[in-house]
Amino acid sequence: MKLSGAELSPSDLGMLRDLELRAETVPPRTDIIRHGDPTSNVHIVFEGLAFRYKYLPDGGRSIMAMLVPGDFCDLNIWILGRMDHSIATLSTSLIAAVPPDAMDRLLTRQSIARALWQATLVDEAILREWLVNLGRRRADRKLAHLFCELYLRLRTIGHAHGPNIRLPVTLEELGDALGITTVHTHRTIQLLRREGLIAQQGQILTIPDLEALMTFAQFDPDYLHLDLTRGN
Amino acid sequence: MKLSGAELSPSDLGMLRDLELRAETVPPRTDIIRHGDPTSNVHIVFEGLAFRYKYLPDGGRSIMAMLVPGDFCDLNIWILGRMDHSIATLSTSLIAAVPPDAMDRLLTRQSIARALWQATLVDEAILREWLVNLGRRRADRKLAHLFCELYLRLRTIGHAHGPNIRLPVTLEELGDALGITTVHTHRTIQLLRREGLIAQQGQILTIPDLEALMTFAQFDPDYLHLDLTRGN
DNA sequence: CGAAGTGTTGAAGCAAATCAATTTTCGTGG
DNA sequence: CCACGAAAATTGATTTGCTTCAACACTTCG
Repeated sequence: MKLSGAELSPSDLGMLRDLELRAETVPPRTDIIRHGDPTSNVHIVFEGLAFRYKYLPDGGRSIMAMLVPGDFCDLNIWILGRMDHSIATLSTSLIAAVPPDAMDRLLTRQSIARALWQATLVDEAILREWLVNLGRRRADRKLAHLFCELYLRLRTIGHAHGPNIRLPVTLEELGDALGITTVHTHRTIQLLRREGLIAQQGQILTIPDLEALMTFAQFDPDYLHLDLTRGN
Repeated sequence: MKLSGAELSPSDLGMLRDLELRAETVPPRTDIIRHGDPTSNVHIVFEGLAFRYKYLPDGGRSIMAMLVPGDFCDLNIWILGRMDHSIATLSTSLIAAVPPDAMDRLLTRQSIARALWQATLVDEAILREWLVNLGRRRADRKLAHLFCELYLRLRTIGHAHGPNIRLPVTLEELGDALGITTVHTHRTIQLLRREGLIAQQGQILTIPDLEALMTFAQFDPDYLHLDLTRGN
């Protein structure tokens, strides 16, 4: 499997594969790790979708990242000592837990250490683009931009089926990721549908013309650093 | 000097101090590195303020981070191979440039590698909080939140003078960091002044009652991970 | 089969954008 | 050191994207 777009040698991969033994199935909408948790295992998403989030004092929720298979959840906790946000699953997921001492062993390999750091920096690049998205785009572009990103990230790991991806998210979750209300998220989705930029059937999102959606959203895939991912 | 809140041994610090020889003075409002630049030197802010930013196709600008003395500018470029955003100075700054081979040498020390990774993760934590700020708070809280963060970060490195910090920013820059217009930024600052939450004289920002401003902004310093910084 | 969560729609209100004009400050060269 | 032009700050009037509130339909699942 791919690991956050890292370039690893076969022996590195072997070392990682051994960890897979510890993977467990986690139900949808379940916390993997919570804000305030002290140092513990580091988690990796093997299958399914997850998201980073934080609650505000007023009860609002902010979703700050989407995690796809191959992503590390919480290198933060291992390096910084505690979580400053929570992570939960969207769909039923297969989550691996790497104990701290195993992390220490992994990190002695400079190639792995560098790969993980690289993954961290890609996460950061995505976060910066989300910041642009929230701060400088209207709701319709925001939503289109998010859809472009998720489509490309999922396609890169082989989870797109032609123009379709499975996106098991509610309007509330989309809204919390875009900083808009559920009601407005709904109206905005309708708008994109009417424009023919997207189509939906249940959890399946269809992007009939990716170029068109990307243009509409001012989407430039540069920030995803997909070229770092081998073989796609 | 402190390095992004990292814990380093005296010999590590000695290794870093040698790099200071390459530091140069950069005028205000000058790019240190630009979006699209390929791998080159890694820069560190020794003195002055800088910020990360990106231009949008429509000409708008998004400011995605503030850099204070001790911060690394662009580990991105070294690890990811190219910049996905630009960095410019706000005030006259002393900027060190570390050549790629020097970086390689530094990174062979696991303590330094870890410190830099830690710095990257703190950057990311700040970025996440900015995302919350942009997505889920009204303009007055956004601005108050930004002021709280800058005050604490500057105080931590000894750049606060009692309740005062020097903030050489224009309304346009503040607005671009908060995702609001210059006009509205101005009105919001006036509001905070009227409420007695802040005061200003030229570039000096005064926060007479930090607790009050933090409460107003729903500010929780947790995300800054200031406890990682030794000696303050 | 009923309850809870999610999706859907309408109407009214508000925060922030937009547009426009004027004043103040600042940097630079004469 | 003052004069000048440009950048930044300031204020008002108007518009709009999004929120808020409210009600109802649909789906899903124990």
